[in-house]
Amino acid sequence: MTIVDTLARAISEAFGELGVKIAPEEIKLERPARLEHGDLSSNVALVLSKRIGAAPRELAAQLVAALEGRTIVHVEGIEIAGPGFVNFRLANSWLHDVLKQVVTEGEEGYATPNLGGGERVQVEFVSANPTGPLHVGNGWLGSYGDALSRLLRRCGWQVSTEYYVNDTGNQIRMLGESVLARRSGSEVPEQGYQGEYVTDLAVRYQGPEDVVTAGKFAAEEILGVIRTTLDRLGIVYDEWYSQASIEESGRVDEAIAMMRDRRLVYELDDATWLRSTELGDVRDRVLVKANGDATYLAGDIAYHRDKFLVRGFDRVIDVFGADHHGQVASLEAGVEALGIDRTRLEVKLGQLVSLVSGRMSKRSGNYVRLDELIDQIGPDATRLMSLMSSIDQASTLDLDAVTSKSMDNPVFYVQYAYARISSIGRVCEERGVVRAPLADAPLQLLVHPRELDLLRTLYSLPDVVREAARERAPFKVTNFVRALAGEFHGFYHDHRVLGDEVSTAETQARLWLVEATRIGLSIGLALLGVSAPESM
RNA sequence: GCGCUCGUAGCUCAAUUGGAUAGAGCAUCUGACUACGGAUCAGAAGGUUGGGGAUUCGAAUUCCUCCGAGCGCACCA
Repeated sequence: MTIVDTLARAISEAFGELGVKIAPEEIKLERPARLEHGDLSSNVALVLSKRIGAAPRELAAQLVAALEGRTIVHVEGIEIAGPGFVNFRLANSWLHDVLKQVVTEGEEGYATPNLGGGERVQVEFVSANPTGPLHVGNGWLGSYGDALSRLLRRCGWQVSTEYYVNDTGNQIRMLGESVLARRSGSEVPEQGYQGEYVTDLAVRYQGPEDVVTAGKFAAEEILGVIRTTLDRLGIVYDEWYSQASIEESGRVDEAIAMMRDRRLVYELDDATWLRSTELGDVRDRVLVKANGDATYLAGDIAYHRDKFLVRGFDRVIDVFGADHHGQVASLEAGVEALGIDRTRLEVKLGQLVSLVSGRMSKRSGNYVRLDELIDQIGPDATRLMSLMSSIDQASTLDLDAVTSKSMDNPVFYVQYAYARISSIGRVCEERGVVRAPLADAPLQLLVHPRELDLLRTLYSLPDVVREAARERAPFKVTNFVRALAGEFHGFYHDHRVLGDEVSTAETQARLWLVEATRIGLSIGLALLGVSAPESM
């Protein structure tokens, strides 16, 4: 039972004595922004005042009076503040218990809220067309999708990651045309791919003068490059799913037949249409063109049928760039047309990344390649940069600032904290200092603000993980890791763990504090897919 | 024109989902090492949350309305 549960129950019981019914689950206890407002705060009096029509402060006063009659573990003082907040001041022993919990549960056990309950969820992300190397924006969403998958796994979901390979259709033909044009030394078509990589591919292509063959060759080669890039970032997929395989297996026809059975398909002007207007889309969509080819949408619907009905995922999360948001309504309509509850499909739209430097202003086809960024700042920095803010926020990358000044990148700050911790461990070994069992550690010696701040932040980790998973917002873990690293640097600066000026008892208590911090950093960094180096 | 996503310090971003005096980093200025790793720490300065209305004990957050930005509105993928 956590301190929050204990308090919520006590408040609920106190209100019960006053003749007011409120369940412990309804009572919110939050950590106030300011320390002077206590360690935990509840707005229950404000919320209840609306319900029962009493003045908030009056209600709060009655609550406090009722609470003061009883003793609650760790609670040192209760105050009413502002419009009617009830603030609880807790004894340090509260935080010492947090330390115990962190080190007892460890990296595997601490902050593992079970939200998913074993539900099978698929996360699809990047899925960039194999017509060119990945750019920085792909890296952003790649880091996002990967970190989100790690988060969901930690929170009790059974996660499968997937890359949807668009290895068919016009784009591949155009790619083949571009390769053949380069090989014969003629002009690449207007709509073709102009990048230098096409020339390299043309040199290596030995096959016949056929756009499809050349296109497939090129796509496979490029996909290999894409895999290598993602690999450098530590992004690993469980599945690479071919669009061509969907079309070739007849699954598109099956999907259309299913929708037809549900009377949501009709013929008009030699084409086959989905009645998507009835399912929330702004217009009906073509599934099969007049020339007999299936549209991309038809393939996409068949693909999602495969996800839900063939492979049996309970939930699917698609991570798209915001430039694809035009597809969302029709895809959702398609999923519903298959009789699948549309709330099982979550589409996360990542706002696009733009560049502040002049690099984008160069001629078309000249974007910043993800490999280039990784070359310059390394995989860890690339990932952390990507995971610094919400994907709902359009972000701007200042490539010059990021690459020239390492201070502009917080990854070093965080990793340095971890390296310092590891360094303490090495010095312990040199000096023969051994950390005694937790039960013997005099944790009550941890009383300085720096020490308590560390523990407060560690206390928040389970909530951070829960929120980040629920909101699909891994950047919250980044914020946590930065805060924890910052507090560690402050602690490290002000207090020594080892040395003549600290007692052996203090050393023991602080060694455990350091270990708890290490666990917190380790959990956070692992969720982000950023390495935790023992030295730098 | 219609729709979606947004607009917070000079810059990059937060803000416990309606809570208390809107916070961090970078950049700027000032200060701190005979030390377990200074890739660190402390302080200063920086704001009419794009503008204006509405809702209530309370709004950056919800609702209108302007202004501005990005993206999307195919029998392309």
